[in-house]
Amino acid sequence: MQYPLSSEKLDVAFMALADATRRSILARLTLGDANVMDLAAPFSMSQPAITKHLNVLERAGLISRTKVGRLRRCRAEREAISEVTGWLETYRQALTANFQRLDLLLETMKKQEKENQR
Amino acid sequence: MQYPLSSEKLDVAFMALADATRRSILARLTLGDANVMDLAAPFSMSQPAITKHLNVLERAGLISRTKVGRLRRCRAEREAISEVTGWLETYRQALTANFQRLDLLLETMKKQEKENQR
DNA sequence: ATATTGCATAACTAAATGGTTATATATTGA
DNA sequence: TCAATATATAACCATTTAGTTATGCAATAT
Repeated sequence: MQYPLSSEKLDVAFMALADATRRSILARLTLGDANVMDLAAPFSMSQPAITKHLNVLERAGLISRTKVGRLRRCRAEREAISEVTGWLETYRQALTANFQRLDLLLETMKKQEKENQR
Repeated sequence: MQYPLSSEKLDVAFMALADATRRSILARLTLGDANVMDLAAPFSMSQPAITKHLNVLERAGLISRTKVGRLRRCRAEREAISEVTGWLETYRQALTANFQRLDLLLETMKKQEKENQR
């Protein structure tokens, strides 16, 4: 997990994830490798369109492709997906920590108020 | 955590995250609420540009805004960020599970090979 | 009462995105 | 050898994005 993820990498990764077709392709690939035609089959979309989506996913590092004869085998890149997840996770944790601090603060304030009322 | 996150929600959430300025704003907000001018300060960008970014973040549900006098207080939405993180996490887990199965398969195949050599 | 501050909105622009069809290329099958 | 298959590339188009400047408007300060 070579942190930190560069800003440019995050740009392209999140952009790649911001499309339902690409997320669906990625979901399919979590089940196992597939070639382009396999991936295109579920969609009512031209083959070049799918190739474009695969280009986007590959540029984002979320998938890799290797030529096997006239096929091109696509594979989800576990490590890249873990990295993006990790990045988001740190944000979630920061917010949660902040939220808990705030909770604590409110608690303290309430107690203080009671003190003052006595 | 009201799963599942709709496809449209994921579209706008990931799109919102696919921009360094917006991620930076979000990072700032993990430290605590801020108004628009505070958020705009670090950037060499016009105020309307920041307002647009905030609109994108709000449409994605990643922040909320409330009017306080002539200020507008912005807050990171912990729950929404958790949801997106959770969504990605399921992918990561699916891939990891698959990866481990593959590992096991390779192991089995190696053993089988040795059997056959005897 | 008037000026200033903190925003939002409108109108515009350049570039990027997501799709199309037509075509090229390499590999495999008959 | 020739046809079919799997995929990529090119050229094009409509829409969206990310920025700009100019302006409007409500809340606060003087």
